Amino acid sequence: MKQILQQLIQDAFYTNFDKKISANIDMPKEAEFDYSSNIALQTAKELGKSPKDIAAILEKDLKDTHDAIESIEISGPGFLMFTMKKSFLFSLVHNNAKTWGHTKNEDKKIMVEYSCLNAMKPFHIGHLRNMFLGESIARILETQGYNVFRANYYGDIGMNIAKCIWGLRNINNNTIPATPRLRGDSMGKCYALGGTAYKEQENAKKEIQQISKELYLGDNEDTQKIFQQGREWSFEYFETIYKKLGMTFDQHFYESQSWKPGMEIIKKHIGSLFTESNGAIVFEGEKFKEKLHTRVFINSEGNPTYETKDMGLCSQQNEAFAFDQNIHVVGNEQAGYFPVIFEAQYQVFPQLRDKQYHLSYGMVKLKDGKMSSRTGDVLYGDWLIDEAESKVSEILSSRDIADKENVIDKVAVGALKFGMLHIQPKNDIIFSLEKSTQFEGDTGPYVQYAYARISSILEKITPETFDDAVLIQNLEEADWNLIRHIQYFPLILQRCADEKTPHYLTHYLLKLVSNFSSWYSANSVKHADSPELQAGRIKIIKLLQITIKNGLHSLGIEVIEKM
RNA sequence: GCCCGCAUAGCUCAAUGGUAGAGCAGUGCCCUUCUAAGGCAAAGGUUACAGGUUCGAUCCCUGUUGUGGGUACCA
Repeated sequence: MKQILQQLIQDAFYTNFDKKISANIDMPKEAEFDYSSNIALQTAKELGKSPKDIAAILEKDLKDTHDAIESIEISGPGFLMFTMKKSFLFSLVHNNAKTWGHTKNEDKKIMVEYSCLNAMKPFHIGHLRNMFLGESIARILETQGYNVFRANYYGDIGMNIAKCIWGLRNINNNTIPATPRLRGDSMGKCYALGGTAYKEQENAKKEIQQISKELYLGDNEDTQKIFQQGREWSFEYFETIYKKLGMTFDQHFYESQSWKPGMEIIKKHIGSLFTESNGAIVFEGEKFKEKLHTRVFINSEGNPTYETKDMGLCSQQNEAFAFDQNIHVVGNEQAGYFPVIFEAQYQVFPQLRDKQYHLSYGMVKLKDGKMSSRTGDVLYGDWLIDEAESKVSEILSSRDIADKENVIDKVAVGALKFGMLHIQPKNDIIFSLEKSTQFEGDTGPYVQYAYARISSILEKITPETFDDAVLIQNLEEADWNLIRHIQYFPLILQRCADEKTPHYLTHYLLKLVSNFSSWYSANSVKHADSPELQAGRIKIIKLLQITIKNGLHSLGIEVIEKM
């Protein structure tokens, strides 16, 4: 509907003012209208007319241009306010379940690179935010008709691995932990041990650098053995996390496989794009673009840095999926890093120019401040999942539900996802265990609960069949208010995709569900005044149910029929 | 030093240049009811500060303060 109104306004504007413009259609704050446009205010200065006059001219021209429009009014300083016909609003209930809210766009190919856990390193709560955000963005882009490719990129070679190997060699415990998770935890601890030693002990630092060198050369049998074993354990452990969080990837990429092609590319361009400085090979970003800086691609030991691995990666990724855009979901501490390496990549591969995108997000912080993965002062991701699960389990203990374990799992993971996606990516999350495990107010469980309530109603009532015209006649004002709010769902998804943030969706769903809860306490479906009213309400809450389901799906959250 | 974020109610967060809104917490109500994990009501604001642009600024620009991150061989 938004596109239709946009087109109508643009046409009317062209007819009257001989100018092509792009019109904005918004959701008005006043509930009595369905859509609004500020086009008259936008163009008033340019046209040298008062906004009200422009609005009046457009209003006259737009009248009766479309069946779905009931009336157009001019509000305030010159907003065009549209009210839609009830028949149009009600026709929404015939939407196809799976694609309701979706928009058909051109078949653009978008790669989303996220998760990017590092082998032999701890899995902390910041990774959770990364995975939730990446998966949600991928799903939101899919609703817009884009061809989405999910990529995962593992840090599985280099200093981080060396630190863990050092830790494994220096820890006083040779027993192998029994489960993938315990092995993951154990390696995380060893990494922290190595990280601390690297900073505090000069000889440990040298040993770790030596291990890193051996990893690239592949010339030390014992190092290779620990490396291969640790790598295997890590991936085995990560799989359990992905399964728990409900995500799969189209392809995994590895630093251990991208550094060699990266090195070849860099070496080919030494002297032109890359230069030697203090024994290292660097890219002098400031020479290519304003505000960039110099970064090391090959260190003085002759080993590749992350920069070089990323160079190899971009070529591998483009080969795997010739993307129009590649969204790298990475924390904002690397906001300075990406512009430099993107420029280096564009210099080498001009066809990639402007296709790389860093989707930056803030830290998940404790109240005490930043948590560092180097000192071991971390909150583990699966610890947080455990906490959420035990909290949910406690609340559900008095309820008699089938397949309780599964419900607890879905509610707990959903609560974490919703909680983190509720905050716009660029802002930090001040993490509080107390808040995140609460089940009142702005939370995922609140939305899931509304879904379950609707399911419960639908399960108990089989409505009689009537023509739409009859149903429309019998619905009450409160019912229309519900459906009015539902109609904005496609706009919200579109905006989330345009701005690459799911937080509009969480806010929308909360508002939608809160409207439903009010409506629910004041209006009964079961005890509706007439069979006609009941049948109409059933149609509306079915649409509402689909909206919640599709909305939560775009956040990576599953719905629950009974909870 | 330089670069990039952020600053909105007690707390956690929203607001595409168009009347600053939610949820927690605190206050007062509502369960023989389709799931009370719910609902209703009241209360809570000099949008860090100072300028500028605009008919109109939380939003755009400049400066100040506070705060977080980055700033060559980590990722």
